[in-house]
Amino acid sequence: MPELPEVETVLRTLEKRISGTVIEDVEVLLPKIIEGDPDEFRERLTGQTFRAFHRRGKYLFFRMDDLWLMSHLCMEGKYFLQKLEDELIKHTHVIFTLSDGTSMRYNDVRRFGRMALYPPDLDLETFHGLGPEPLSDGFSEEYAVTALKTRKEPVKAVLLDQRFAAGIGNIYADEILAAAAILPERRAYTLTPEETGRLVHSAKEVLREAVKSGGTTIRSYTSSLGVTGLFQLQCLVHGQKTCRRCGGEVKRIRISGRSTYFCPECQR
DNA sequence: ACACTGACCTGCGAGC
DNA sequence: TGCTCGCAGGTCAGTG
Repeated sequence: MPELPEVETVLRTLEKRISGTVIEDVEVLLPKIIEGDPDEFRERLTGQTFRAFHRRGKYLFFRMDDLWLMSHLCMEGKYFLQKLEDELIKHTHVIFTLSDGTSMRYNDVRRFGRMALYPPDLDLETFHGLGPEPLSDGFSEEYAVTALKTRKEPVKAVLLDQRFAAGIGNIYADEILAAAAILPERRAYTLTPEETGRLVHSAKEVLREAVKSGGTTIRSYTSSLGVTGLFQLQCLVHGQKTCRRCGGEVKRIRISGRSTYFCPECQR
């Protein structure tokens, strides 16, 4: 669920709320969330201060005194800032006790999320083979033309590939293709340079707008920290019955195992 | 080397 | 009413 705009929203909210606080204790209730030894995770984090906040693709990075704390929310990971005495919400898996007397709690219904520690010299640029940030200059028309040339898969599958661009997920892939008026099933290498240009331009536009709206909240999920995104209100096709642009019927198919919405009238 | 599939998980809603 | 089943989707290991 959380894609680039949602992760960005979580990051900015956490930065405002916990920057400068010290981790006084860590409780790991579900060890599988932690990569590596949970006891070591706890020991190394205790006493560390939240110094800086970064996002790379869908990964959150917290810069501590002498290490990085990485957190990936996967599908439904959320952070709640609660009072120490607040009752534990179901599916709370990691609890950080903070120096300001609150606790930051990681909650994840489907238990897909991950956390890990990295040394301070970790290179976020090359982390995990991630591609360029779609909102950065590195994600250019020139880059995309070269990258798409060799890809035989449907263009939507390439958009979902984090090595092509970091942070695009299922919802925004559909929205970007709708905005660019390109069919999701089109084989990537068949896109003309003009179409690729539209794709890059639309990706930036859609993601920028989504970040501005605080991301997307779909179905009954409320996002973390009481922040509710509004982007779903302006989706062109994803989750829609009719195309927001032409009013025609939105089609739903499956690409790389994912539900894919598109408008056969607007997209070619 | 690349592309695709299933597993990981739980909750929810549709259908019977 | 209560059961089963399919679906939601980010990532990664495994397969072809």
